[in-house]
Amino acid sequence: MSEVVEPSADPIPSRPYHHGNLREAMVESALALLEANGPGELSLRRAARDIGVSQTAPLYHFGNKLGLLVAVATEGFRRFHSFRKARIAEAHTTEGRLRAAMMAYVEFGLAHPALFRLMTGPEVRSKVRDEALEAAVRDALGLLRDCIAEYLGGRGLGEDDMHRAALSAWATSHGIVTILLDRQDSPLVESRRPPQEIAEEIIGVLIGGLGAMRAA
Amino acid sequence: MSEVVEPSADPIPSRPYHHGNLREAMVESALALLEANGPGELSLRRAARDIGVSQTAPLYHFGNKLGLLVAVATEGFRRFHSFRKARIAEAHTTEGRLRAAMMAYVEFGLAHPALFRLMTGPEVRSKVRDEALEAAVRDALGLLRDCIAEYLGGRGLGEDDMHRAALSAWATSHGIVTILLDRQDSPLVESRRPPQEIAEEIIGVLIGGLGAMRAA
DNA sequence: ACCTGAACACCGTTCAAGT
DNA sequence: ACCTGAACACCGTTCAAGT
Repeated sequence: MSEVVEPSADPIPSRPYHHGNLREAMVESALALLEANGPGELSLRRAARDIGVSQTAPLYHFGNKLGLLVAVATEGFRRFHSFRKARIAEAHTTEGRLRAAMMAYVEFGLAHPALFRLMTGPEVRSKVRDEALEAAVRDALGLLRDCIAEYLGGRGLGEDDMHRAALSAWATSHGIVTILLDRQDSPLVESRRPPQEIAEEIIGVLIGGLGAMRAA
Repeated sequence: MSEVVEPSADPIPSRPYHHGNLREAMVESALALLEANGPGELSLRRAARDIGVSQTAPLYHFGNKLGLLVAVATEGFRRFHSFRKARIAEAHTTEGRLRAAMMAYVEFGLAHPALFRLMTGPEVRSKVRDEALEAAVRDALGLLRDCIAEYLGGRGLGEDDMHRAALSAWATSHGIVTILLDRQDSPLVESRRPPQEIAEEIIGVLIGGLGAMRAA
């Protein structure tokens, strides 16, 4: 009807046939959906609709829904990596840096629940192996490994002990966030206390355990 | 057509109008779907189809899909409770019982991934408060609390310390299972080692941390 | 190379109707 | 009280067709 106005140099082209950078736009759109509502609100069709593109356009770029989820999770790990790096840089002792690395994990999860669950949940990483995603994960996890190595360094501990320690630290932080996020807390957590405080305490127990390793 | 054969005492009534105990049958059906395929394969329609009932029949009993999930999760926690109880009973020292309580959590998760994720994931417990479900959770978690209390008992530790310790133990076991399940292990876990062994080690680190609390 | 539109098989849920 | 059947609005994905 009134769609006749289509000069060659449209300042704000309302809907050109080719989007240009649909891939990145979709990741942004998906990220926005995750932040706004929970996951489950994230659908290919919805994300496509929100950026004014056809329902099937994304399939060209991502193949299927899982492809989009992989891209979103990868972006998530990159953001987390930056965040964790910054947090670690603020600390001034080896123990402080280890605590910062662990707390960054907790805080990122609490701040971005849906994205965090997508990143660490079974929907993505247990279903596909994507090189860019794995690299992003390695980077983010590497920061923790470094902090552990620094904390336990020069005590004559072998590679195996480092592994064990890093995995313990990761499992601990992962356990804390997911429990706090899923409100599985009901019986055990006194919920009027701030979650960060609870997390700090649990991390304290773990550090105690690492200290015991140190001495052994 | 050939459905004229309907005497009063039908030995195997192929499809009577009223199922009788549709509620329990649906929970069974859902449980079977979770064990067979992952979650995501679990749909109201599918579970209903599998027991030869109309697609909308379950809604009368569960209200909506979440209602079914709640029922399934509750049953899951009851089974886990029995399993954990039995595992604890096999141990003969206070530390052994604590380890058993934690390992039971890990082993249950590894044995029933989809059910475990339903029980502990965000789909159910963060969306609804059901009394039967909460009671089942309390029972299962109570076993861990008892083991912790026994392990740290008589050392002059207060309620707060017990809380902290129980939460630490829970977070640790929860972190281990989810990491093992989601194969987030890639960079950190040497995957040729049996997961139980890895879990035992991490639990060892935690126990070390609890030991430090004990002394403090 | 990139995107649209119609179509298919699946959902969860509602609602009137059957037993 | 318990269950069916048709209908609605949503999915993901395929496939032929458009630019």
